[in-house]
Amino acid sequence: MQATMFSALAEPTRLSIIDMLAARGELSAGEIAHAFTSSAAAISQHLKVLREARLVVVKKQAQQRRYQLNPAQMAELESWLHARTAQWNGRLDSMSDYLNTIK
Amino acid sequence: MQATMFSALAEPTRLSIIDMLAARGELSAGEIAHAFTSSAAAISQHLKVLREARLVVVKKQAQQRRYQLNPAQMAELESWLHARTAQWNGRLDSMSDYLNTIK
DNA sequence: TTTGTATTTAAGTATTGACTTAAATAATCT
DNA sequence: AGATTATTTAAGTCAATACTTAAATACAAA
Repeated sequence: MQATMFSALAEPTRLSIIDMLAARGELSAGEIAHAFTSSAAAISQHLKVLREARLVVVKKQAQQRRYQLNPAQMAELESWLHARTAQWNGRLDSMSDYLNTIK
Repeated sequence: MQATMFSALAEPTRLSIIDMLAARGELSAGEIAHAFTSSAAAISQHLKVLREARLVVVKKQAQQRRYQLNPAQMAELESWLHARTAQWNGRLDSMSDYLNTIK
């Protein structure tokens, strides 16, 4: 489940698309494609991966598909990470508690 | 740079290894390998990927290689994510400011 | 209702990635 | 030194993924 999100972000073009959407808010598939040298079809395929990972959402507007970040999914990722670092830091804390105790 | 981290986390076995290290703190390559059905060589290759992404660090202890999370790199990832969500939320805030203003 | 514009889907190819077994390296113990 | 244990590296194979061009779909406008 998270692995899908991570693999969506693992590809540099897709990571840049996320950056663009975070910075600029809402962009059409065409506007996104212009930022890259590869074909519009390739970008469309990347957008599909991001959509399936629920990292972005689309709405139709005339012929355009306008993409936005899905902040809920970004938050999901953040909390996954946060849980791991908290667990880790918790362990370090009990380690230093232990060291303080035996000292 | 981040893409390397994300692709390290994109593989389910590697993601599980990160989970194990977050939960249990420090494990040898062998202890990690026992948790999976694939060969020790395969796990070693996964550990190499995690090492190269700086998500884990190793120390030698007799014949063993003992692995730990690298909290600095986990934190790096967290702050990358946080920056994007903050940027996004900032945009939403100025949007609602704007809507409040014209109302 | 045909033409244009935006985007996606299909099909094929080439690269990358994950696995296997076998061999190599590292450190310890007898 | 030689044997044992722990781990990594090498080489090869198979599947997954990222790209291309061409065709299809969606909608708007003439």
